[in-house]
Amino acid sequence: MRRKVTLKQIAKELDISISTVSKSLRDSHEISEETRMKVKAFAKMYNYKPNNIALSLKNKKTKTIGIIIPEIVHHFFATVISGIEHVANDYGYNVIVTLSDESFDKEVINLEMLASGSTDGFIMSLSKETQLKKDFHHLEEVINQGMPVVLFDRITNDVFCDKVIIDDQLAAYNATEFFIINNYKNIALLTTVDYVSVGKLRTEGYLKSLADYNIQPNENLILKIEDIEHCQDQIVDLLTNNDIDAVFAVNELFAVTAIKAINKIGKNVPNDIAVIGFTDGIISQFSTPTITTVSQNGIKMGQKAAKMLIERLEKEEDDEQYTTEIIETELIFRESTKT
Amino acid sequence: MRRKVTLKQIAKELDISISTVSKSLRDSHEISEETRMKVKAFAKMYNYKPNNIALSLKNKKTKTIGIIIPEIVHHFFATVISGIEHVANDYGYNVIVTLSDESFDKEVINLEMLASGSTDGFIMSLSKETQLKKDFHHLEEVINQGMPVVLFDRITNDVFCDKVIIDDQLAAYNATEFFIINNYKNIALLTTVDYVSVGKLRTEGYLKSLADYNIQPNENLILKIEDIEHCQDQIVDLLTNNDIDAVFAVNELFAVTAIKAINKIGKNVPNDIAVIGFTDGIISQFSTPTITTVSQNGIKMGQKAAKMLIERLEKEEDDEQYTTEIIETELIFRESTKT
DNA sequence: AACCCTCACGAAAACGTTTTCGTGTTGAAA
DNA sequence: TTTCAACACGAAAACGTTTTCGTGAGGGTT
Repeated sequence: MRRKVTLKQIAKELDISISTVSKSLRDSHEISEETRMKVKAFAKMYNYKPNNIALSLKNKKTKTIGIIIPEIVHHFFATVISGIEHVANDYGYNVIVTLSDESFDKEVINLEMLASGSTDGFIMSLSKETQLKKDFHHLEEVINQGMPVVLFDRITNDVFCDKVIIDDQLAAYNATEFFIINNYKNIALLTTVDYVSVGKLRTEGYLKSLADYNIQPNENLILKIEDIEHCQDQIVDLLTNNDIDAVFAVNELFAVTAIKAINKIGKNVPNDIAVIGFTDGIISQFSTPTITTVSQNGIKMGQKAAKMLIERLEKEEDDEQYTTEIIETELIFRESTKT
Repeated sequence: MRRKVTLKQIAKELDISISTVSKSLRDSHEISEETRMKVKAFAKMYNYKPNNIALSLKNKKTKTIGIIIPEIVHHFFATVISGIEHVANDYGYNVIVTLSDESFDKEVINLEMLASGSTDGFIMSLSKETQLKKDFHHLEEVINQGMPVVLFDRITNDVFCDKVIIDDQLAAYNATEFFIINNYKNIALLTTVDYVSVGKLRTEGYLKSLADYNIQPNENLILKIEDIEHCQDQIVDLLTNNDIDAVFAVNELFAVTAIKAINKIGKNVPNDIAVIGFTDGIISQFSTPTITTVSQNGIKMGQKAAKMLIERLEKEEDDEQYTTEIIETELIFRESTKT
């Protein structure tokens, strides 16, 4: 077993000082050509690589970004991570990923853990519990300590920092409007409980669209789903008790479940009932029929978030000008709607 | 902005030495009750947390696990990460994730990057390119430097280290056998090109099963897919040119694409043609019909891999006894097969 | 011969910890 | 009064870097 070689060992071996070794490897003009070459050859032979930890301690920079998300087994979050990781990599940063599992406490613990020197900044999406509690002290704490934070998707307006989101309300508005324009009459909404920020916004977009077209919203057509595991029966109820010809779902799980429910009651998508989902994930692409959906573009969100964070990290004067970046969405038409 | 407080600052503020502060916080009996309490109160007030980087440098342990996988936008890998992260968290470890994008070079770069002090060990799944090149010097290098590596799923027998896999061959054997026992006659195989280790093993399992039941394998029923984007036409060809009544696919994308192809040629799943996939992911669960599949259990793989790695990290005497853990699989019956 | 400059290198501090090894003070035992 | 242990604390090294500052040798200029 050949342990990693350090400057000290090289210095000893070559009978010169540590400083000389360090300078040689960094091509300092202070060192003679001869010594420099000798050191470099030796370093290459022993495959010397500077120790990141030591560098971090010295530079007070870890070149590492902390990601805290509710869960990773979720296509959208996976795409965001992918976006972040690639940008980070381009700029020489690593990413360290922790999961809150939708728990406030885990979010706090992970944040504090990473804030103790492990990362230079954070990219996060809030847990449901955090959004419910509206307690953001942990965020303010790290921001106060000078660590930049970028929030994405599940954000809050109570914290001042950079954010990257999609215009959830507008996207929902457009999807609903598509139904209205194409003469659908009874548009159901499958949404989440209100404390999930994005769910609420999408609900608002749906309502706003109806209002703009002078359509009276029907309470009975709106289903707020809490338990995603057992929602199919609820959806079946909704469909049988109402004369619905279109369904807008605020995520793809709701959308695909709606399609299954529609099939179950013997109706056809898109001929009897059209469906639009949210989040352009695997399910929408491979469901039968494939699902028309609002593309959420996680990759782009991740890339943008990473760029914003790194930009803030690399300029020293910290201006307090925080920006909220809005990623454009678009309707991707597939088989679950007619045109 | 209140920067993070250090031992030195506390020491200065209280006009005592750094050692005394450190010892007080670690409840050393060397320090008087009075001083100890004073220091602790002060530390709590200023929310002191020891700097991880400094600790890492001192202890030569980062309490961090490096994960290198081909991609993250892939349900199976996401579940593995989830499994790893949770176990790691329980043991006080963090995980740092990098993606090879199926590229040998990126795999090497990321590995070397993280090996320079950032992590204590690695959990990885090899990139396609690495499996094709059969070049594992980068792995041997880090193992030689005393950093444990655990390979999962896409492994190689050319490197000596801990591994965790499923019995790909047996799983494929069982799936194929299910078809044979239930009197299916013409069982097609949708597989990958041979250099992908798991694809090859699954192909072997299929062949072995046929052989054991004295069925002559038919070359025409085996489709080795290279380009997943444009494979649907190939599958349609396969289905139209042969009298197939069952399809075994080595991953869920192939499986769902096969179902679409079957629908396209006007046949029904499972009545005309039954389908079994591999990897129990989102697609299999939400496809219409839902897909009978070999559960790959990424969570469990991740958990096991993390446990193996941490176990090796926490005992100092490094025995050279490497083990290969086999995670059991099972057929999960859904709508794409009849029973 | 005296001076100065350049060259090539080394010593040491700094980053934030932990830990080993002193060391000065106190009180009690001899 | 002397001796010694216990007590409470501090100095310093160590982890592996980078960087600032010094310094001795050599050569050139007056």
